[in-house]
Amino acid sequence: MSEKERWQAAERLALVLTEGGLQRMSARALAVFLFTDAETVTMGEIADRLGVSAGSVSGAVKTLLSVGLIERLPAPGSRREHYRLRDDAWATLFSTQNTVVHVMLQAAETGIATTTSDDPAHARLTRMRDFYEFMLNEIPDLIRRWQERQPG
Amino acid sequence: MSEKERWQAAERLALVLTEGGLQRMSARALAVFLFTDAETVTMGEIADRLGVSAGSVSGAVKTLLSVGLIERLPAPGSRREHYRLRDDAWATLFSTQNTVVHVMLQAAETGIATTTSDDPAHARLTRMRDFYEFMLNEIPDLIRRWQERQPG
DNA sequence: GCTAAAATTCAGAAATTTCAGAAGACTCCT
DNA sequence: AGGAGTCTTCTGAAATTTCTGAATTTTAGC
Repeated sequence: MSEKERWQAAERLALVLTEGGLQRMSARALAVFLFTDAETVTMGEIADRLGVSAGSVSGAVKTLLSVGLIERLPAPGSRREHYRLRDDAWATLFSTQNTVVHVMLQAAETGIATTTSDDPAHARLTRMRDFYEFMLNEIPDLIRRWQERQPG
Repeated sequence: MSEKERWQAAERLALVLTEGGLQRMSARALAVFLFTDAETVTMGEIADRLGVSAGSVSGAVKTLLSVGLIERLPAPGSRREHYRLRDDAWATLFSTQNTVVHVMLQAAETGIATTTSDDPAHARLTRMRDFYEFMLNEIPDLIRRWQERQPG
């Protein structure tokens, strides 16, 4: 019964992750990595757990690997590849979500270049640039403070 | 010519905002609010600028109002409603994007409740919870520091 | 090398999202 | 009150996204 609750919680998390920008299948796969009671998982296990095709899992795992949320383990002589959640997954996820900050900053600067100082848009864009500039400076510091606090 | 560049920049920003979670039409409307050379805009002006229907603009403006990115101005005896970007729009946008943090924290706590301490998932979920707990504490402080730095 | 299991790729189907248009409601002015 | 103009809501259609299933490639063991 607790087993059922566990996977319900996993699916709920997947929904949140989806709203946070991840693709649906990637989000569900990530939830499996988080909630599984094994140390590592294989693609086949993910497919079974989610009841989806091998093709879908392949794409999802590829994405999760590319953004650094999971890692492929040195294969211990097995035919299947084993994967697991990376220890720094959440800091990574948080950072990549804030890639948006960087692009927003650039967008503001581009806009500023197309306006003159007597244009109301100039003031608005400057205000926007200042905000994201501030955040871009502060966020790495925030993550560093988190990592320092960690035991490892 | 610079006028053309201005709106190209606006449309590019709209794409970024879309990836950041805003609906497409809301994002494009927000870009108009940011890049217009007028102090305020009306729904009709947005529709003209974007070449979209009044219905679409209505929905977009409603959304932007509800999340606090724009504000309706006290109508100065005009038939049309006037709107403008709020001064604290970016801090607001940043904060609401981090509503995700709060939900992630809750998801982690729910998951922890479904596992026992000898389960690998327990350790993973605890790590996740600690991270988002940390962020939830730090982010308001971050925004406060920004606001203090502002002249107004 | 050969075989079988696993992983990848891709085209098409399915589902979701998004938008325009029309009809109705509301507001301001006369 | 009447009327013109503006805003809102709703529904069907279009476009985009997402997933599957099958064919292909890769890998490990024999």
